[in-house]
Amino acid sequence: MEWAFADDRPIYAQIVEQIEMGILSGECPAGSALPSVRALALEAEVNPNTVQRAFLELESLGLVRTHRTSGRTVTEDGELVMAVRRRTAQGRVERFLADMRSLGFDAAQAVSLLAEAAGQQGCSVLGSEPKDVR
Amino acid sequence: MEWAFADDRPIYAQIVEQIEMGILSGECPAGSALPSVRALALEAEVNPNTVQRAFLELESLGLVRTHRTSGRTVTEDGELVMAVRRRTAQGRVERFLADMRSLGFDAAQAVSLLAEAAGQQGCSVLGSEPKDVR
Amino acid sequence: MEWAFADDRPIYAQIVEQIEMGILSGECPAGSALPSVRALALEAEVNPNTVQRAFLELESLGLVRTHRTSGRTVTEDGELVMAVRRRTAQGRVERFLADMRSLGFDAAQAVSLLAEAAGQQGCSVLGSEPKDVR
Amino acid sequence: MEWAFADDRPIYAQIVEQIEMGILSGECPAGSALPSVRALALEAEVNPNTVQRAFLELESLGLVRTHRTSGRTVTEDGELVMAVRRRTAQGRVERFLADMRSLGFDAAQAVSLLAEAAGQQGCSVLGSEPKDVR
DNA sequence: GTGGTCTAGACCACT
DNA sequence: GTGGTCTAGACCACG
Repeated sequence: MEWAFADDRPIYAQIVEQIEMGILSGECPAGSALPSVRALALEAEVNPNTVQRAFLELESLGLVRTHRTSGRTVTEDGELVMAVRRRTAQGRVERFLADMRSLGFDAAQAVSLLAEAAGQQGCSVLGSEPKDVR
Repeated sequence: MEWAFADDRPIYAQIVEQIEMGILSGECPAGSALPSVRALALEAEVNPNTVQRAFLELESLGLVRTHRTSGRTVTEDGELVMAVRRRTAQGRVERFLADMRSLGFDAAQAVSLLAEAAGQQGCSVLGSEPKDVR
Repeated sequence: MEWAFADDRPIYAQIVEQIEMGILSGECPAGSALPSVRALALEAEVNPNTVQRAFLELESLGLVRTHRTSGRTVTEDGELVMAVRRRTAQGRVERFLADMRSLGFDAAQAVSLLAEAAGQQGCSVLGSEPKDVR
Repeated sequence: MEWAFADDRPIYAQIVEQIEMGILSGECPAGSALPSVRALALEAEVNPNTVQRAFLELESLGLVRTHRTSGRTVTEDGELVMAVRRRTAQGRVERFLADMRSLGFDAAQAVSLLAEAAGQQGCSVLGSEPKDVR
């Protein structure tokens, strides 16, 4: 991972998201070990307290487990990981549709624009008049 | 408009977005009048300064024009409005693709999920294993 | 004259300036008649009170005289007009030099840039490093 | 810097200009730290909110970067700084020429007057009849 | 300690 | 009536 905090969101939140995405995408498989607070703090050049806070949040999400003596691991509950992944994806799809609708693109146009950007077919409707679908 | 600020973002930012979307979607046509600072503050039940700040931002975006004594209007530069709309839509498409990629869905899967949610064809890939496309 | 108030300065001030410039540049020669308040208000599509205020200011500058029965005229004091013109020009020159100095251009560079823009010789120093001449 | 607000322009605008000129002239080099809101407010004897507003504007110009918890710095984008400097200088040159033209001085006379004030050659045309070059 | 947000309320200029 | 500016002071998140 590259730890870049260009965002203006809190650093701890960016760490949470990057680790969460690593887990949900399968990059950090269930049960795999996570770096220690101090190691991660050194690597990302942030205050250990900040890393600590990130891990606390990941634990409260259930994605990370703390073992008293042997550091932290990704949860072994593959079900949970997949459930979170599904829910997150669903949320993002819905947010995208809502965003595009508020710009005056209906669902079909949103799909079309996305397909186009994804390098598939799709005729551009970017320049079309808003449909005001609200 | 209904002024609900459920979000945890700053109130002024939510006002900016709601008005901006109104303009970009064509609900507030070019040249149309906008409510006065005081009127909007009453309606949304916030401090006039908060509304003022929102308008300040809209003006710096070029979407709103301020007339010294006769209130504010939507810009009459339809070109600009369409350009902002295009750019905003483009940005949201790209953010969506990036978001889905970080969840382990490639572009084709993202399109598929979107199409499904949009109530069209598409077989669900929500439960599939992450492809880890990074 | 074309009465355009694109500026965000007060309208009365813009009227003052446009008439003042007309007088100083010789477009409105000494002693020549000025339009009536009502005529000017109609022409410029502004409130007569606004025009009135502009004329009051011009009178306090001494550039305009009011005749009880025959409207207003440009002052016949050619000396005064030339003095104001000289003073105004001097002020603008000094402001320009100060402005350029605060941007890190010394007087010679300012002259060079101006000559260049005026379509004469002059090698561009626009891209040069600031001299920090303060 | 000495914080004097003799001008009748808004205080926040004067703060913006003074800092902007500091950046454009090279006095505040790229990446250098800027005073905190509270410190500057104390020094300039204005309300912190006024300073905040000035910084807000400088940020929207791209000249200043805000770090969530560690204050503000001048942008490190030297390109941008030089571009703004160039554009600002160009604008001031053009405004000066327009100003002088509206006083009845053509471009050559404007150059001449400037050169004279800059302490170089140039025979005064200040007393000459307006050329009315419009 | 840093910046960010919001409120309450005053005063001003303009038309 | 409109918008604009400024102050005073409170509260929050972050590190």
